[in-house]
Amino acid sequence: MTPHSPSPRSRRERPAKPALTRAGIVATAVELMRAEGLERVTMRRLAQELDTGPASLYVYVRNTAELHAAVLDELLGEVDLSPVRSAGDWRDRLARLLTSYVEVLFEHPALARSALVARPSGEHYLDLVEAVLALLAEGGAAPERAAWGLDLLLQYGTATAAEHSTRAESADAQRDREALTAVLDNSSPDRHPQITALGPDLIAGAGEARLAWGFQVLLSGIVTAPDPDTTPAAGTGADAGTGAGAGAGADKNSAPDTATDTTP
Amino acid sequence: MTPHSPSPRSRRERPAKPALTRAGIVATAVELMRAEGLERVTMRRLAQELDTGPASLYVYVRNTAELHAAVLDELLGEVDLSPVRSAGDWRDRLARLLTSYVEVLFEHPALARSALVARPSGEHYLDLVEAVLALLAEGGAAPERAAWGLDLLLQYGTATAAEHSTRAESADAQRDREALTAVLDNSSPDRHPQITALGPDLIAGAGEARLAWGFQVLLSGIVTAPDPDTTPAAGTGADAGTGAGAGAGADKNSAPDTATDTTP
DNA sequence: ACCTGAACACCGTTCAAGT
DNA sequence: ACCTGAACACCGTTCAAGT
Repeated sequence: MTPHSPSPRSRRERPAKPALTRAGIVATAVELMRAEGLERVTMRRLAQELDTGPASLYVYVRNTAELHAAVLDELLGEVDLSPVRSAGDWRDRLARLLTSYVEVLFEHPALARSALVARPSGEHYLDLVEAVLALLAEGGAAPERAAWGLDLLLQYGTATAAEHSTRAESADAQRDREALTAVLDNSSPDRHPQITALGPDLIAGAGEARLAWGFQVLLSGIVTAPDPDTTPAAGTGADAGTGAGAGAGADKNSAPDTATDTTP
Repeated sequence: MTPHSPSPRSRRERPAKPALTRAGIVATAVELMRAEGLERVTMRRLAQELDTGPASLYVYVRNTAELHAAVLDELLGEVDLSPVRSAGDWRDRLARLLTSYVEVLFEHPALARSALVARPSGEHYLDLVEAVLALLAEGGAAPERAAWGLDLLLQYGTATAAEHSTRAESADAQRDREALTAVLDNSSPDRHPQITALGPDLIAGAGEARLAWGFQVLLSGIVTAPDPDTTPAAGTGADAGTGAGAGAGADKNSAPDTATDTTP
């Protein structure tokens, strides 16, 4: 029974206290999130789960944000990348890929929120980026266009997931919706004629269709909009880029990378 | 000097303790945020500023989220709505309006973050929504298209602002960027050929131009993409909506409001 | 009826002191 | 050299008890 010699009956009925490693910490964090939600994945709670003090975690993880980023990357392993190498139109396959990404994040909106602030850089995230770029390239997007388009697409997916409220907050979310509905009902036709006219259309849910339409809009726009270089910052010229976007869009859509608008 | 009779020299050199009102609380919260950042606008810190205990605030404000929402709406009063009634192409004016929105949020990214979760419903927010809808209507967008487009545009602006790190976090943000750069440098051409090929293009900053291009993409897409009703959820058909978006786009752009896609 | 002191149940992060 | 107990400096929210 001395601290040095293990007692005869300690034939590891329970792993007792496995050595701390970064991988082990992250794995436990993922488990904890699955069981209790990201809001419970705190340094203190996690340390408790690992039978140690919170200070010990700081040997392996810089801070809470980094921990959450690691958890996120782990989760991104679940994204279905198969559309990249499947048959069919690149737009549809890209939409399927991104929908899978959003579905994974939907399970943990708080994680999506953190992804919006601290850009991830894990292995699984890179696989996702690679996949999106491959499909954009297949669609003929020139490098810069693809890089910027990637940002737009992932940001849209991430933000959409982030907007979804966690179960815990759903009571508040419902209050939000009620408040907005009340405001819309009371909207004055004088001050807010457009809002009054649209009415309930403004909060028409149909989340799935909305998400799909958003991807369509982005894909059309990414292929169609004028070349990044020629787009002036808003607030400059009054007629710059006016109809050029969709005007030349039809042509450019056929061969986006051969567009001539690099020269204004 | 008795508690009841005011002492002669108390000719309100300091307002002592103004009665609590919701408006007063929110005004103080805005001041506090301007002075110390949103992260300091906590119930406890705010109560201290108002010379009372945190419990007192709960008489006027449901919780911290609602407080932050009220602060946000106050801030949105600074958005420049003049592009709605100015001359020029509706796209450029809409871009200017949204750029102003983003500029206001850029000052307080944490507030943008909260806007992403709890959708605002204050007066100033409604004014902004009304303005965006008016410009979309001017561009000939049909009601449903306008409603969905509104969401896309505001979400893009909000998310872009939310991504910007607060001063306090800028050290972390820089580390993020360094980490990402390191990852890109080490990216293997085998596993991530697209990423390796694009290289530094992926993190090319030029925030202003990127934002402007994003608005262009969205506006092109909103006008151009197939009708919301006809957009199938991703993962369904393989050829649905393939080229229809930009294909019919050129026509639709000339007279978007006379488009016949209400009837499939 | 209206307001609030004090308590409950938590946080992240650091650092001096241990092994 | 590596690890961590204990402390510092905070949080949001509730509710019983006061005026």
